[in-house]
Amino acid sequence: MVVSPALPAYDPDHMDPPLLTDRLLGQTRHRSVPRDGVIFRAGSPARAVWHLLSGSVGLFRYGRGGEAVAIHQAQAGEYFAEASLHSERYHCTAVALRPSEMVELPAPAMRDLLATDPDFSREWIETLSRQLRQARLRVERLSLRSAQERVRHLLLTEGTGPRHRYVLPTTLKDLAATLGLTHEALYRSLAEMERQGLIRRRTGEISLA
Amino acid sequence: MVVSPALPAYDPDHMDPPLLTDRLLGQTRHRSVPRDGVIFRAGSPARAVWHLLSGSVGLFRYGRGGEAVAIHQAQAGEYFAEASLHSERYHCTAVALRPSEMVELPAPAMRDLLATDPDFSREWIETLSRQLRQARLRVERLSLRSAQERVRHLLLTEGTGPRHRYVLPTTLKDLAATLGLTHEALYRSLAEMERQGLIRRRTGEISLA
DNA sequence: CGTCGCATTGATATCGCTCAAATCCGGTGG
DNA sequence: CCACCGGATTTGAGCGATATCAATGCGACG
Repeated sequence: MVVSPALPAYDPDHMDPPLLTDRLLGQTRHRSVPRDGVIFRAGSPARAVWHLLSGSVGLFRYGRGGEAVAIHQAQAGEYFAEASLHSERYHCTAVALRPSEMVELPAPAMRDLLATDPDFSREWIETLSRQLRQARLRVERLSLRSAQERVRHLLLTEGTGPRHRYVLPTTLKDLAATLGLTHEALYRSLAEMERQGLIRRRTGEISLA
Repeated sequence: MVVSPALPAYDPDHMDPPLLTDRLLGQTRHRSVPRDGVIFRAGSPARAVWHLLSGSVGLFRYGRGGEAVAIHQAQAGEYFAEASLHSERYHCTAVALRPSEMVELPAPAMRDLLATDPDFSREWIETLSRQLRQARLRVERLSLRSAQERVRHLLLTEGTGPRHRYVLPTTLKDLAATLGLTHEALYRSLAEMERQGLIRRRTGEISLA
């Protein structure tokens, strides 16, 4: 497999704090997952919460026609499948969009710690709150009618620095899925916005002009 | 104002538990808000979390053109503005969509209780998890491309009983906003689905046929 | 009884989806 | 080193679903 990479620098604005996993030492399991590797499937027993160290993981549900619907894309530093603590089974399928490193946090151990460790509870509450805020932002973004407005919203809410620079986690194609657009529509919107001088693009990043 | 109505029956599947407010006795404030009454505005200091007893509250953010974007619609029994605990200011504006009764839970008191009362922490974690799950469902719903699929998704995920009966919280117009549709598109989709025998409608409710 | 907002339906415009094809780019194997 | 391959990226053409604009009915409420 892959050798364990250095942890990304801790950035409190966009990452979950590392404290949580420290308290679970000895009960966690480290996993390296190759691109397109399945971490868990919808319907299987919910055993663990996950902490993504590097790479990128997509969470999908599937419609009647079997078409994938992207409901979340976890980035380095984030937790995913938090609902495992209060659910019997996973409600979605997790797939590594790139080679990824992650820590498996067994649900029983997590529940124990939540019941006994106030610091741990506080951290978990903050993590859930942060995720909730992000989910609500995504709801807001998807409620916008035009593709260009969604791109603009993405930059304004997720971009960093004065130019609201947004670094692509993976590919534009994946980004299109999280924006509720086809990749063609996204390509065209970006091209048009660049033509109009609204945004600036470099390989792997987008920012307001 | 309005006389305090009877509390709705506690339904653990769709409501937040009443325990939380019990522990805050003496620090809460009851408020009756008329239709279109503003509970708080985006940008004002985040003083409290709210527990909605009856009625319906819409949470909005506003685009450049001043157009409202519905990001959430709180129902009786739910909490809203949970992020107040970890934020300086409200990120959205709350408006009563109907005459509503609610309890104001001051943020400092909430933080105290979270730091000292494990039961309270556990309840709050479950509340946040539930909200997060719902928000993710809404993301999934908004990612669906067709209006009919969104309606179907709504019934499947929010409907109750064998027929997935969904009781309209307020109006179809409000529902259209939460589905990311114009009200005309929703009307037409419902009419078409009923014509095709996919759904059944009565005043104030929709269900699968 | 008048008014206001919701519900509904019609006509038209438009944006994004679909299908299609060409190019680019990194990786792989000969 | 180069040919090949697969996936991402990009652009084109046409269509269809939804937005938009408009008009009407209807019920609640003052």
